[in-house]
Amino acid sequence: MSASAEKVDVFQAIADPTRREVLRLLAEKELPISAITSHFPISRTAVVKHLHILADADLVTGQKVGREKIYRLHPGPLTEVKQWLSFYEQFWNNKLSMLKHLVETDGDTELTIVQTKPDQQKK
Amino acid sequence: MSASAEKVDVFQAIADPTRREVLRLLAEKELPISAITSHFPISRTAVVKHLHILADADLVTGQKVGREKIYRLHPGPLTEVKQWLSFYEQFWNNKLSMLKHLVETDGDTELTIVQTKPDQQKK
DNA sequence: TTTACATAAAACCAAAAGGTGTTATATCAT
DNA sequence: ATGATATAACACCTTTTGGTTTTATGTAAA
Repeated sequence: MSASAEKVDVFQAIADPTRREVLRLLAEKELPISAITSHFPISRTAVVKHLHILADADLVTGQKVGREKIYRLHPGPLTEVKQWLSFYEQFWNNKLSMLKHLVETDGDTELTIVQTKPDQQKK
Repeated sequence: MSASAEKVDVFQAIADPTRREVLRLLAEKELPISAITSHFPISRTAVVKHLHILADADLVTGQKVGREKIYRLHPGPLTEVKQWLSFYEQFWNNKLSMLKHLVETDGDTELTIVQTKPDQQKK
Protein backbone atom coordinates (compact mmCIF):
# COMPACT_ATOMS: atom_id res chain seq x y z
CA MET A 1 0.00 0.00 0.00
CA SER A 2 2.78 2.38 0.88
CA ALA A 3 5.11 3.52 -1.86
CA SER A 4 8.06 1.22 -1.31
CA ALA A 5 6.96 -1.10 1.51
CA GLU A 6 10.60 -1.42 2.43
CA LYS A 7 9.95 -1.35 6.17
CA VAL A 8 12.72 0.73 7.67
CA ASP A 9 13.39 0.28 11.36
CA VAL A 10 12.28 3.31 13.35
CA PHE A 11 15.51 3.28 15.39
CA GLN A 12 17.49 3.59 12.25
CA ALA A 13 15.19 6.23 10.83
CA ILE A 14 15.75 8.54 13.79
CA ALA A 15 19.48 7.88 13.94
CA ASP A 16 20.26 10.61 11.44
CA PRO A 17 20.29 14.21 12.75
CA THR A 18 18.90 15.59 9.50
CA ARG A 19 15.94 13.23 9.69
CA ARG A 20 15.28 14.19 13.30
CA GLU A 21 15.28 17.82 12.23
CA VAL A 22 12.82 17.01 9.46
CA LEU A 23 10.52 15.43 12.02
CA ARG A 24 10.80 18.49 14.20
CA LEU A 25 9.86 20.72 11.29
CA LEU A 26 6.88 18.58 10.37
CA ALA A 27 5.74 18.59 13.98
CA GLU A 28 5.08 22.30 13.60
CA LYS A 29 3.18 21.96 10.39
CA GLU A 30 2.93 20.01 7.17
CA LEU A 31 5.31 21.13 4.44
CA PRO A 32 6.04 20.50 0.77
CA ILE A 33 9.44 19.13 -0.20
CA SER A 34 10.87 22.43 -1.33
CA ALA A 35 9.95 24.15 1.93
CA ILE A 36 11.65 21.38 3.87
CA THR A 37 14.72 21.60 1.68
CA SER A 38 15.09 25.32 2.34
CA HIS A 39 15.91 24.53 5.96
CA PHE A 40 18.98 22.49 5.07
CA PRO A 41 22.29 23.06 3.32
CA ILE A 42 21.87 19.94 1.21
CA SER A 43 20.23 19.32 -2.15
CA ARG A 44 16.54 18.66 -2.61
CA THR A 45 17.34 15.19 -3.90
CA ALA A 46 19.11 14.38 -0.65
CA VAL A 47 16.14 15.64 1.35
CA VAL A 48 13.81 13.49 -0.72
CA LYS A 49 15.90 10.44 0.14
CA HIS A 50 15.58 11.22 3.82
CA LEU A 51 11.83 11.65 3.38
CA HIS A 52 11.62 8.25 1.69
CA ILE A 53 13.40 6.65 4.62
CA LEU A 54 11.11 8.37 7.10
CA ALA A 55 8.11 7.28 5.04
CA ASP A 56 9.36 3.70 4.93
CA ALA A 57 9.53 3.82 8.73
CA ASP A 58 5.97 5.17 8.65
CA LEU A 59 7.05 8.30 10.50
CA VAL A 60 5.80 10.65 7.80
CA THR A 61 3.21 10.50 5.05
CA GLY A 62 3.27 12.35 1.78
CA GLN A 63 0.30 13.34 -0.28
CA LYS A 64 0.39 14.95 -3.68
CA VAL A 65 -1.56 18.18 -3.97
CA GLY A 66 -1.36 19.79 -7.36
CA ARG A 67 2.27 19.85 -8.30
CA GLU A 68 3.42 19.75 -4.71
CA LYS A 69 3.91 16.77 -2.43
CA ILE A 70 2.95 17.65 1.11
CA TYR A 71 4.56 15.76 3.92
CA ARG A 72 3.22 15.50 7.42
CA LEU A 73 4.29 13.91 10.66
CA HIS A 74 2.94 10.48 11.60
CA PRO A 75 4.37 9.96 15.09
CA GLY A 76 2.78 6.60 15.84
CA PRO A 77 5.86 4.40 15.36
CA LEU A 78 7.72 6.41 17.99
CA THR A 79 5.80 4.43 20.57
CA GLU A 80 8.09 1.54 19.76
CA VAL A 81 11.05 3.63 20.90
CA LYS A 82 9.17 4.67 23.99
CA GLN A 83 8.43 1.08 24.87
CA TRP A 84 12.03 0.12 24.33
CA LEU A 85 13.17 2.96 26.56
CA SER A 86 10.72 2.10 29.30
CA PHE A 87 12.66 -1.06 29.99
CA TYR A 88 15.72 0.99 30.88
CA GLU A 89 13.90 3.61 32.87
CA GLN A 90 14.06 1.41 35.94
CA PHE A 91 17.76 2.16 36.05
CA TRP A 92 17.36 5.85 36.60
CA ASN A 93 13.79 6.47 37.75
CA ASN A 94 14.07 4.43 40.86
CA LYS A 95 17.12 5.02 43.01
CA LEU A 96 16.64 1.67 44.69
CA SER A 97 16.55 -0.19 41.42
CA MET A 98 19.67 1.66 40.38
CA LEU A 99 21.39 0.66 43.57
CA LYS A 100 20.27 -2.91 43.08
CA HIS A 101 21.58 -2.85 39.54
CA LEU A 102 24.89 -1.37 40.58
CA VAL A 103 25.45 -3.90 43.31
CA GLU A 104 24.28 -6.94 41.39
CA THR A 105 26.25 -6.21 38.26
CA ASP A 106 29.35 -5.61 40.34
CA GLY A 107 30.17 -9.14 41.28
CA ASP A 108 27.97 -12.07 42.05
CA THR A 109 26.05 -10.58 44.94
CA GLU A 110 22.32 -11.19 44.91
CA LEU A 111 20.02 -8.60 46.42
CA THR A 112 16.36 -8.47 47.24
CA ILE A 113 15.01 -5.05 47.94
CA VAL A 114 11.96 -4.73 50.12
CA GLN A 115 10.48 -1.31 49.83
CA THR A 116 8.50 -0.52 52.96
CA LYS A 117 5.45 1.70 52.91
CA PRO A 118 6.26 5.37 53.20
CA ASP A 119 5.28 6.87 56.61
CA GLN A 120 1.72 8.07 56.83
CA GLN A 121 1.50 11.82 56.93
CA LYS A 122 0.05 12.80 60.26
CA LYS A 123 -0.20 16.57 59.88
CA MET B 1 39.60 9.70 30.04
CA SER B 2 37.63 7.24 27.97
CA ALA B 3 39.50 5.07 25.51
CA SER B 4 38.83 6.85 22.24
CA ALA B 5 36.88 9.98 23.21
CA GLU B 6 35.21 9.82 19.83
CA LYS B 7 31.80 10.86 21.14
CA VAL B 8 29.28 8.75 19.29
CA ASP B 9 25.71 10.01 19.17
CA VAL B 10 23.43 7.92 21.36
CA PHE B 11 20.77 7.81 18.63
CA GLN B 12 23.22 6.25 16.28
CA ALA B 13 24.53 3.89 18.92
CA ILE B 14 21.11 2.39 19.51
CA ALA B 15 20.25 2.25 15.82
CA ASP B 16 21.84 -1.15 15.36
CA PRO B 17 19.82 -4.19 16.51
CA THR B 18 22.92 -6.06 17.63
CA ARG B 19 23.93 -3.16 19.86
CA ARG B 20 20.45 -2.98 21.37
CA GLU B 21 20.71 -6.67 22.13
CA VAL B 22 24.07 -6.11 23.78
CA LEU B 23 22.51 -3.46 25.99
CA ARG B 24 19.73 -5.83 26.91
CA LEU B 25 22.23 -8.50 27.89
CA LEU B 26 24.26 -6.10 29.99
CA ALA B 27 21.09 -4.91 31.69
CA GLU B 28 20.82 -8.35 33.25
CA LYS B 29 24.38 -8.47 34.41
CA GLU B 30 27.92 -7.45 33.56
CA LEU B 31 29.71 -9.71 31.13
CA PRO B 32 33.16 -10.22 29.63
CA ILE B 33 33.58 -9.91 25.88
CA SER B 34 33.64 -13.62 25.19
CA ALA B 35 30.39 -14.20 27.08
CA ILE B 36 28.74 -11.44 25.07
CA THR B 37 30.06 -12.88 21.83
CA SER B 38 28.57 -16.28 22.56
CA HIS B 39 25.09 -14.76 22.22
CA PHE B 40 25.64 -13.72 18.62
CA PRO B 41 26.38 -15.41 15.32
CA ILE B 42 29.15 -12.93 14.51
CA SER B 43 32.85 -12.89 15.28
CA ARG B 44 34.33 -11.62 18.52
CA THR B 45 36.08 -8.87 16.58
CA ALA B 46 32.73 -7.62 15.33
CA VAL B 47 31.29 -7.66 18.84
CA VAL B 48 34.25 -5.68 20.13
CA LYS B 49 33.60 -3.03 17.50
CA HIS B 50 30.01 -2.73 18.67
CA LEU B 51 31.22 -2.46 22.24
CA HIS B 52 33.58 0.33 21.27
CA ILE B 53 30.74 2.24 19.67
CA LEU B 54 28.56 1.76 22.72
CA ALA B 55 31.44 2.87 24.94
CA ASP B 56 32.01 5.95 22.78
CA ALA B 57 28.35 6.80 23.31
CA ASP B 58 28.95 6.27 27.03
CA LEU B 59 26.27 3.58 27.14
CA VAL B 60 28.61 0.93 28.49
CA THR B 61 31.85 0.91 30.43
CA GLY B 62 34.55 -1.70 30.28
CA GLN B 63 36.99 -2.53 33.03
CA LYS B 64 39.84 -4.94 32.76
CA VAL B 65 39.88 -7.64 35.43
CA GLY B 66 42.72 -10.08 35.12
CA ARG B 67 42.78 -11.16 31.52
CA GLU B 68 39.11 -10.36 30.99
CA LYS B 69 37.47 -7.10 30.13
CA ILE B 70 34.16 -6.79 31.88
CA TYR B 71 31.50 -4.62 30.33
CA ARG B 72 28.55 -3.19 32.14
CA LEU B 73 25.55 -1.07 31.26
CA HIS B 74 25.70 2.68 31.82
CA PRO B 75 22.17 3.80 30.91
CA GLY B 76 22.54 7.49 31.66
CA PRO B 77 22.76 8.78 28.09
CA LEU B 78 19.41 7.18 27.29
CA THR B 79 17.82 10.13 29.05
CA GLU B 80 18.69 12.15 25.97
CA VAL B 81 16.49 9.86 23.90
CA LYS B 82 13.76 10.08 26.47
CA GLN B 83 13.86 13.84 26.40
CA TRP B 84 13.73 13.85 22.63
CA LEU B 85 10.75 11.52 22.67
CA SER B 86 8.89 13.56 25.25
CA PHE B 87 8.47 16.30 22.69
CA TYR B 88 6.49 13.96 20.47
CA GLU B 89 4.44 12.41 23.22
CA GLN B 90 1.98 15.26 23.04
CA PHE B 91 0.87 13.81 19.73
CA TRP B 92 -0.36 10.56 21.15
CA ASN B 93 -0.80 11.05 24.89
CA ASN B 94 -3.39 13.75 24.63
CA LYS B 95 -6.24 13.15 22.22
CA LEU B 96 -7.00 16.85 22.10
CA SER B 97 -3.43 17.73 21.19
CA MET B 98 -3.57 15.10 18.51
CA LEU B 99 -6.78 16.56 17.13
CA LYS B 100 -5.24 20.02 17.23
CA HIS B 101 -2.19 18.74 15.41
CA LEU B 102 -4.26 16.95 12.79
CA VAL B 103 -6.39 19.96 12.06
CA GLU B 104 -3.63 22.52 12.10
CA THR B 105 -1.29 20.57 9.91
CA ASP B 106 -4.08 19.98 7.43
CA GLY B 107 -4.28 23.43 5.92
CA ASP B 108 -3.83 26.83 7.40
CA THR B 109 -6.48 26.64 10.07
CA GLU B 110 -5.52 27.95 13.46
CA LEU B 111 -7.09 26.38 16.50
CA THR B 112 -7.20 27.20 20.15
CA ILE B 113 -8.42 24.45 22.36
CA VAL B 114 -10.02 25.37 25.61
CA GLN B 115 -10.36 22.37 27.81
CA THR B 116 -13.25 22.94 30.19
CA LYS B 117 -13.45 21.31 33.58
CA PRO B 118 -14.91 17.85 33.41
CA ASP B 119 -18.56 17.74 34.62
CA GLN B 120 -18.96 17.12 38.30
CA GLN B 121 -20.21 13.63 38.85
CA LYS B 122 -23.72 13.87 40.21
CA LYS B 123 -24.44 10.17 40.67
C1' DT C 1 1.08 27.35 -25.88
C1' DT C 2 5.10 28.60 -23.89
C1' DT C 3 7.49 29.19 -19.65
C1' DA C 4 8.40 28.45 -15.07
C1' DC C 5 7.86 25.55 -11.10
C1' DA C 6 7.90 21.17 -8.24
C1' DT C 7 8.80 16.73 -8.07
C1' DA C 8 10.62 12.08 -9.85
C1' DA C 9 13.99 8.98 -11.43
C1' DA C 10 18.53 7.46 -12.62
C1' DA C 11 23.58 7.18 -12.60
C1' DC C 12 27.32 7.94 -10.04
C1' DC C 13 30.63 8.62 -5.99
C1' DA C 14 33.20 8.80 -1.49
C1' DA C 15 33.07 7.53 3.04
C1' DA C 16 31.31 4.94 6.79
C1' DA C 17 29.35 0.65 8.64
C1' DG C 18 29.52 -4.02 9.59
C1' DG C 19 31.82 -7.77 8.87
C1' DT C 20 36.05 -11.04 8.20
C1' DG C 21 40.79 -13.17 9.21
C1' DT C 22 45.56 -12.78 10.99
C1' DT C 23 48.87 -11.67 14.26
C1' DA C 24 50.50 -10.13 18.71
C1' DT C 25 50.35 -9.56 23.75
C1' DA C 26 49.08 -10.42 28.45
C1' DT C 27 47.40 -13.69 32.06
C1' DC C 28 46.01 -17.98 34.24
C1' DA C 29 46.75 -22.86 35.14
C1' DT C 30 49.75 -26.89 34.68
C1' DA D 1 58.48 -22.83 31.37
C1' DT D 2 54.41 -24.27 28.52
C1' DG D 3 50.10 -24.19 26.79
C1' DA D 4 45.50 -22.52 26.78
C1' DT D 5 42.63 -18.38 27.24
C1' DA D 6 41.08 -13.54 26.57
C1' DT D 7 41.72 -9.49 24.55
C1' DA D 8 44.00 -6.00 21.36
C1' DA D 9 45.52 -4.26 17.07
C1' DC D 10 45.72 -4.57 12.09
C1' DA D 11 44.70 -5.10 7.36
C1' DC D 12 41.22 -6.03 4.36
C1' DC D 13 36.54 -6.58 2.07
C1' DT D 14 31.61 -5.65 0.80
C1' DT D 15 27.37 -3.21 1.36
C1' DT D 16 24.97 0.74 2.84
C1' DT D 17 24.59 5.62 3.51
C1' DG D 18 24.43 10.27 2.44
C1' DG D 19 25.46 13.03 -0.90
C1' DT D 20 25.99 14.79 -5.86
C1' DT D 21 24.51 15.93 -10.90
C1' DT D 22 21.66 15.13 -14.86
C1' DT D 23 17.51 14.18 -17.25
C1' DA D 24 12.62 13.68 -17.53
C1' DT D 25 7.68 14.49 -16.25
C1' DG D 26 3.64 16.71 -14.71
C1' DT D 27 1.19 21.12 -13.38
C1' DA D 28 0.28 26.19 -12.98
C1' DA D 29 0.35 30.57 -14.79
C1' DA D 30 1.33 34.08 -18.39
